Amino acid sequence: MINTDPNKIEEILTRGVEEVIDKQNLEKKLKSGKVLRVKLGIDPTSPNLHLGRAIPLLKLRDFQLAGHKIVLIIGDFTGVIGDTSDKDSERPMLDEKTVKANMKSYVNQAGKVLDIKKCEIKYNSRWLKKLGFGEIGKQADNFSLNEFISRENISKRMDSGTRVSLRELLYPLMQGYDSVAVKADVEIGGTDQKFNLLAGRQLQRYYKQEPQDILMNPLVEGLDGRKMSSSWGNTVNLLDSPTNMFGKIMSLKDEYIIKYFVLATRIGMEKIKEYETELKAGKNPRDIKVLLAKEIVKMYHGEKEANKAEEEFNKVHRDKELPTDIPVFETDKKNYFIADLLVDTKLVLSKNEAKRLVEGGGVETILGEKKERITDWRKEVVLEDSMIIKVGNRKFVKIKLK
RNA sequence: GGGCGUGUGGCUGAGCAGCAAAGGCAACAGACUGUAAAUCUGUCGGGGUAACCCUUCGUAGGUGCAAGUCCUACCGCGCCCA
Repeated sequence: MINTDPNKIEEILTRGVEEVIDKQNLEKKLKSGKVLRVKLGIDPTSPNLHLGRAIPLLKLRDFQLAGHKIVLIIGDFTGVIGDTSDKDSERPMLDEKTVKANMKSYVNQAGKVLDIKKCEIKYNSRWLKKLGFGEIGKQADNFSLNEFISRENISKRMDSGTRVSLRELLYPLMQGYDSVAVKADVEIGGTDQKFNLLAGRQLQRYYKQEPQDILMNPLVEGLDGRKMSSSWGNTVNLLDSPTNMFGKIMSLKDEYIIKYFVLATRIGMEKIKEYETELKAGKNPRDIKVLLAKEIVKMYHGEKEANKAEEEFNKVHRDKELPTDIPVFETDKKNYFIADLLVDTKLVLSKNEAKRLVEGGGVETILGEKKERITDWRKEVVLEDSMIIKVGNRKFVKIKLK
């Protein structure tokens, strides 16, 4: 039942893994054939899962496929407190309703990666709510303020004079106690979680449990090269439409292609090595990136959608043809000032924006084979049925005359 | 509780009493291409054909022809002292 194949174990321990504490011990546990309890804490702040958050999920899947028990801790209580470790600023406190709604959607999305039915799902309010000041005080005694404030992201904030709330101090305690409550053998998390993950070990020792081993995955860069994070808006979301997802991945910087293959897919490592060699040998990165985009779309939307997304992308961006689905704008007005038209069709938000775009050469009308670039923002266009208005490379509207 | 600071457009960060407000990031458009990559260029509060008008610099008042810029109060945040 438990897979103890050394190669499999090696992959679990190394693929997309930045650091393992304590690696030898974990390796031993994996080889023992014992069912391990592998914990992942889920932060319910954002209802949208992105590729960065899918990385630990994939790692969990590796464990799950090897026969281990996955324990998902839903931070309904911690979410209300707010984690501080991957943020440069304070987290907002969430109200309970939001947490519940977010979690439902989370489990749904996580189900695309994990076999949820086989997972243990626990809400940490169950045990955290009951802790009193006495107990918390004792727990807190395991940590020093010095440790806490010497964390890079905290000290940075302190140096720059940004507020650090006392409640943030409590967070590692809570996450750590989660590990105690579920008797975790292993915990997965991003490198930014190191402090919290280690807190788990410390508290487990305090409660006379064997400390969990820790497996940390690197953080992945988002579309703009900064760390992928919902608050930056540079994410590829699991719920993105296939076309959108495909396009977003195509807009990734070339240098992240291999990293994404390793972290966000489960394409075999040998294959990825091949791609890497090809890239180094001067193969067009675009072609490899297409494979990446297709693979990722396939994981979340299935193969058929992945193929469709590729076709669509090629059509619109390579061959500069029209996309398949174009939003329709119905009107009975035949003569339209271009600026008004752009605003009314919601292609732009204001007339000033329309003006800028037209002057910048970003607006085109297409009627069959006839394309006309509009350069005067005061121009009055004569609309015809199924005329297409194109703004930039990606925005289209089809006119329907009533 | 006291003292001293600080609060600017999506973010960051300049700002002298006469600015729709420097710079950077992000975003958008154009050229190029291998793509929504890279690079280069341009734009980046709203309205008007235009002259021009309106809205914005934590909140509320005040001084002054004129206020992001000075004064007062309040709120948030920081530092120091208690």
